[in-house]
Amino acid sequence: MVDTATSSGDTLLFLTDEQLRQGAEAMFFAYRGFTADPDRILAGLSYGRAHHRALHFIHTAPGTTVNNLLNILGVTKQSLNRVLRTMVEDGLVESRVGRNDRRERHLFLTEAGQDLERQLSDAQRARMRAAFKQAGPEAVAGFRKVLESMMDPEMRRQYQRLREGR
Amino acid sequence: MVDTATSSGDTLLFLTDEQLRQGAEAMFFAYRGFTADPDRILAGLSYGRAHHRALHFIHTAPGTTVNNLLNILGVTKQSLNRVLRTMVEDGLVESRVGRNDRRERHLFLTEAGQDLERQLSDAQRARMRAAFKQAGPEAVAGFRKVLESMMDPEMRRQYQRLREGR
DNA sequence: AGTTTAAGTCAGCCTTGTTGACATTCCAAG
DNA sequence: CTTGGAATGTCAACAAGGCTGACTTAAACT
Repeated sequence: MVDTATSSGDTLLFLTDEQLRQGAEAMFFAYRGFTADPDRILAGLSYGRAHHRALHFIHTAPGTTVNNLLNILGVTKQSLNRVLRTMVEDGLVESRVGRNDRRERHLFLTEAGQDLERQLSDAQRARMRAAFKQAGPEAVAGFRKVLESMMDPEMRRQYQRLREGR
Repeated sequence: MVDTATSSGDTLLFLTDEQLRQGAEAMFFAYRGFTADPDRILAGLSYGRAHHRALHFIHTAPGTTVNNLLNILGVTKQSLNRVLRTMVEDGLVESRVGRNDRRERHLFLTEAGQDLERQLSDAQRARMRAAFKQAGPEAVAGFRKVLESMMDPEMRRQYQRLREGR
């Protein structure tokens, strides 16, 4: 009833509420698959998805500051700190005082931290690789295009900054 | 070093670890965008994302049983029950004893429940529609294809069952 | 010297995930 | 017909990980 496209539409057919609803459901189920493998690994250790996220982005941008990480992850200081503290205590993450600005702490993965990070992202990548392979290069391009369009402008900025940094 | 594709590869170039990592990050940021709008609405009320998920699938499959919903959502009984109970108390969801099997409860949205569901999914769909529009029909097809490939077989089954049911 | 900024901490709250015990109901085998 | 097991749903209690707000410490800036 609120359909954007008429049933006989052509180029607009994919924008019906029903199509959009299916897109949302696909997103929901796929995200569960996306996190399933790392979650399984983490369940054994006493870590959760929050630890994985932190590990991932410290790995991606070694030396990043706490504040920077807060912005990327979109959580509060307290929330991140809890997670970060346990990982520093467990010797997965190292926190070095900034050279220029000694108020800042720069974050790095230790050997052990890199090992865990690799273990987690290998699992995640394996699934991703299988999905990409099965869907084909053109589908992957479309996938990326839609995901980027779905981000908030803020996030898109950060996503692109991360991509450029490599 | 563990790259699947050589740097000079062609059809496989999109499967480098770096590309896969970017895919994972895109997924992370996009999912945040995907849930941002409903989350904003729910923050005002005393509901969370879990309520949204329940509303969505009860709307999709009215009369579904608690057990069925458990399978779809992939959470434990108690987790769902808490959410469900508050919504029944608040008059958003109706829970009717099964006619054939009186152990089962069949779930329906009340008027108020439908209103909230619509409000939430309208917000979500608006973003989705914009993203789909911007990315174009072919990108959307690819998006769906990749997401489907990313699901666990179990989930894919459920996803497809939901699609067929309409 | 006074203000601002980065980081960390504490207390306390909420949502949402978990497990385990329990009540009700159904069904099938004795 | 009864009884014992399986299925369904409810509840209590706990843990993880979000959140806010107040506060400290240290360093930098003006």
